[in-house]
Amino acid sequence: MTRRPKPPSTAGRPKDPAKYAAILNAAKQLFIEKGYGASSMAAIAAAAGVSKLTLYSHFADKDALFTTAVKCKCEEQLPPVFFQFSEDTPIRQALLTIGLGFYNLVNSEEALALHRLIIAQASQNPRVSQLFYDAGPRRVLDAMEQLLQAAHGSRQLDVPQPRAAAEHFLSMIKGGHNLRLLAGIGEPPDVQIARQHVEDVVDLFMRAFSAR
Amino acid sequence: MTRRPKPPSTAGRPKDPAKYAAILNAAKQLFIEKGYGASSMAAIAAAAGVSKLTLYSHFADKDALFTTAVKCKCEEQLPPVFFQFSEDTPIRQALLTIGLGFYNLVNSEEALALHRLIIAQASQNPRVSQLFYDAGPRRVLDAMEQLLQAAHGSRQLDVPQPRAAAEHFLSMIKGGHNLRLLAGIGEPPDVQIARQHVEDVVDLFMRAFSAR
DNA sequence: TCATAATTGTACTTGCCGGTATAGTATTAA
DNA sequence: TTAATACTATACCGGCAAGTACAATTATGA
Repeated sequence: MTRRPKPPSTAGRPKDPAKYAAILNAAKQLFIEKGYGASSMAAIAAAAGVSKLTLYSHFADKDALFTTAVKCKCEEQLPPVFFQFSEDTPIRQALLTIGLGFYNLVNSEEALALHRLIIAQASQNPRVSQLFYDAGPRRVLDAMEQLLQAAHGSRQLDVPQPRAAAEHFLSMIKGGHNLRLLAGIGEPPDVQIARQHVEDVVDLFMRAFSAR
Repeated sequence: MTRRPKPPSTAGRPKDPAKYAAILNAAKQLFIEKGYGASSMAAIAAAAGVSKLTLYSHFADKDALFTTAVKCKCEEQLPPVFFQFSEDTPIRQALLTIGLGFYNLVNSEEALALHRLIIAQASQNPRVSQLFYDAGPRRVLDAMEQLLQAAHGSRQLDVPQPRAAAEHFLSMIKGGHNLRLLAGIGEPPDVQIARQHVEDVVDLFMRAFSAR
């Protein structure tokens, strides 16, 4: 009867990290593909090749799983660093590169699906929205602002309000195309059209902000 | 036993149009407020002051009701005619008026809720998306294009591609604010900020497209 | 008036889903 | 070896919602 009252932990079989990963992956895919409501816990468990109870041993409830999945998805969706340029890169070249990168990012099936998910859950889950915004749009906006600030400092452009200008630029790059794709209308982005669009926007932007 | 095989119609009690209207109104309100999934047929019937069976006698199923409600909502949401100007209105004034009107429209609770609804249902119900786009965004875009074309014709602006320019202008007016509100983050539009934003965009636009 | 059809209230069927219970098997640290 | 814990399979509970059945009532055109 000499039994320790509470071996605080570290006894017995440990949780399998592979199963955790499998669950998370399945959740990411299903939530993105079919939305929150249409993705049942049973379906997620099945897709992960795991029993429902195991799922519940890793995540308290559907909401916790959803939050974690979205967070994870956000983190893995901002790899591109279009914002690294050497000192002497002409600003026009930088804008073209950023513009094209941002256009492709924001109109990718991945990003569109994530946007739809977030917007659909906006009212029930505002914390997730904040998470998403801070991880995605906000960072891009910050980087863009910095770039314009630098261009202003080096007299390449005349941008007294870099924050506002950054928003204008990114809004134009996103363009009407993005809304149509979000709503599920219209063609997927075509390479030619994309390049044309970006060049058009950059020209417009340079005309408006070129240093006198 | 002399009975007509099928008195094709027009006999018996007619359907009450007031009830039809009440159902449609309740559906519009609930779908907008709480989304598709969270609006039960029972709740809609109750809100309309009507029995569930009456509801089903007017609409075959939930999807039919949804489609009709969205169509109706789209039609009633495009009243503003910011696009009527006398010949000699200076283009800058016209842009300011249009910009402010569009900004307020697109950031109103009504419009935001409708956008969320459409985007959330994008995959399951692409027909509804098309409906929405044709009734709303497309018309605004067309009108904007016409205006720019006219300004180009009268040498007030130099806009060789009015369609693209119209998209750019409206995209900027909508701005980052709209995404944040769609996602449920951030403040409702403030009058001061709105005016400032619109003026900023119009200035930028004029700089980029002023006739030489 | 009278057949016809709309409307109502209630209860029902059917199906799905979130979450839990049980009971047994597998795995691991001590 | 042993105790603790993860994991599985299956079944179950409670709730909710779409749509239907029924039986009664009410309004309308013929």
